[in-house]
Amino acid sequence: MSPYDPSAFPPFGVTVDLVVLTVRRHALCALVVRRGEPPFQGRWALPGGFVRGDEDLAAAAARELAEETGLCAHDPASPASANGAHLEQLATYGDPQRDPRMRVVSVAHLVLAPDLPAPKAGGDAHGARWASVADLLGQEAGFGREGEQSGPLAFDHARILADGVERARSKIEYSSLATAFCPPEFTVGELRRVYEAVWGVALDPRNFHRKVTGTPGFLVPSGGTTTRQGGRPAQLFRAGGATVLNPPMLRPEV
Amino acid sequence: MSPYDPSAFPPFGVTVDLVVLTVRRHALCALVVRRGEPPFQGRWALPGGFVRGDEDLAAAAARELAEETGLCAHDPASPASANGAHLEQLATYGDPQRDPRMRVVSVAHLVLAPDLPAPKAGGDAHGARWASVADLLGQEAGFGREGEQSGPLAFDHARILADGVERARSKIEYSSLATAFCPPEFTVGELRRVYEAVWGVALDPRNFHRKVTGTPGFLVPSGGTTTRQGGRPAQLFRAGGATVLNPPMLRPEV
DNA sequence: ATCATAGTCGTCTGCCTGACGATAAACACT
DNA sequence: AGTGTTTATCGTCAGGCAGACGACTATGAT
Repeated sequence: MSPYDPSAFPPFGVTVDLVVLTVRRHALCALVVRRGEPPFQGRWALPGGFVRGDEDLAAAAARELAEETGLCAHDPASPASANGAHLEQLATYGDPQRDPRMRVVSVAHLVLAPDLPAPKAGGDAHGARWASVADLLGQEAGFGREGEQSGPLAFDHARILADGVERARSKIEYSSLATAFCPPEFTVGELRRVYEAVWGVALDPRNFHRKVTGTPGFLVPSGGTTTRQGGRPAQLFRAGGATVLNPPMLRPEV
Repeated sequence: MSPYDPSAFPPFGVTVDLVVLTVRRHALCALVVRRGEPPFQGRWALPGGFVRGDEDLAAAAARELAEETGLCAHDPASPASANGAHLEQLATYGDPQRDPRMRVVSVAHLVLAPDLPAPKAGGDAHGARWASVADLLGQEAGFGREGEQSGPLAFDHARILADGVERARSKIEYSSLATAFCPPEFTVGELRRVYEAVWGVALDPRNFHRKVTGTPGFLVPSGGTTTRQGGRPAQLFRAGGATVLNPPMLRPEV
């Protein structure tokens, strides 16, 4: 047989799964949906679905994202759109046993979004919510926490989520991606709280302020001020044009 | 219809493609094979092939690598093996038009290998060779170069190769991965020439020596010395246990 | 008025890097 | 044997940046 004859090889199902991250109440949260059908019925899972026959992978991810959250994805490669969350491909998972129904290869995507109103349970998701990443990944356990435990995530989604979180953690070090977690206008303090939530550490406000305001192109002042955090009014900024941070923001050890 | 009913969605072919990089004669080179069949017959392409029905993606990549080069892949996640080249997943390419025959999603993998003897044209590859990445990507053009031009790479492989090269360039900054391009024992000068070839820059030998020998866990002396580069004998080292470089090796601008 | 909270500006010290001088140990010539 | 070439290795010095932390500012709460 010819190794390049496509018909000689078994067909695969191809899906996209989404790791949608946001920062709410000082905690890194991920979007999860409750599965309405077997397998893993009743368990929480990452949103996702099958790629259509005429659809690019990024397009499928953007479509699923819109169906689940109403967010308009903002693929850095394609022209920017209005309500843009950051979307990028994460990794692909293809263990032969990962879906008991058939051979499915899933192309996971990572989405970073600002804090959103409660997710609308649109499409096929029987329920959707933001869940703390720490709870989902079982660090620190979750016994008795707010009554929303339903066992671990379905399929290999815990692994996918962990990979997505790790990608986000490392990427905000050397890029300006942390602004994707913020609304269009934000203060230095709000941006710092994003870093603190994603990394799970405390940062020195003075050194952080010096770093981000001193990096050319990272932040541009938008003129206004706000006092929504209490305390002295803070200057409002917008994300600047810079995408890479050089030198990077240093993540404290441990 | 139920969005999670697999049978309602079209089947895809799933392949793995390999970006196999090495450093030969001070140049970054990639492994390419000549296609023996349409489409793109006679053109150069990245090695790769279809994933089998019971095979994990990484296993498929390792199998293709062994078939093309005899190299035993060394997946960092799985237990190390003897003649280990570094293998990691790169990205997945699924444009509906990328293969004219049918819908094919390709999971590209990146392999970093030491300089090898001429590749054996095993398997279905009608011819395999190392080609300079600069030639393949058409930077600096390639007119009249050694008579081996056959137009651009097949499919979207130029894009995949470019992504793989970019991944390698950035990853040797903050990891000890550059040692994957070296034989088991190597000198500081040889390691420096790897960085110079991958980045396409000249580095100061004194500062480089200070940096790599001063980073704990990066290099461990193996006792011997060698003079295979001419000049004063150089100390031989092995790769140490460290995998991340903190602080990173700084790549000079432009 | 006082306190708590949050933001912003400075200072100081230590580490790391880039630039480069100087020395060491081999080989190739003459 | 001497001289030049090549590569490796050790030192020195100045500038930049990050961590630690003091000081001051501007708001709301009590």
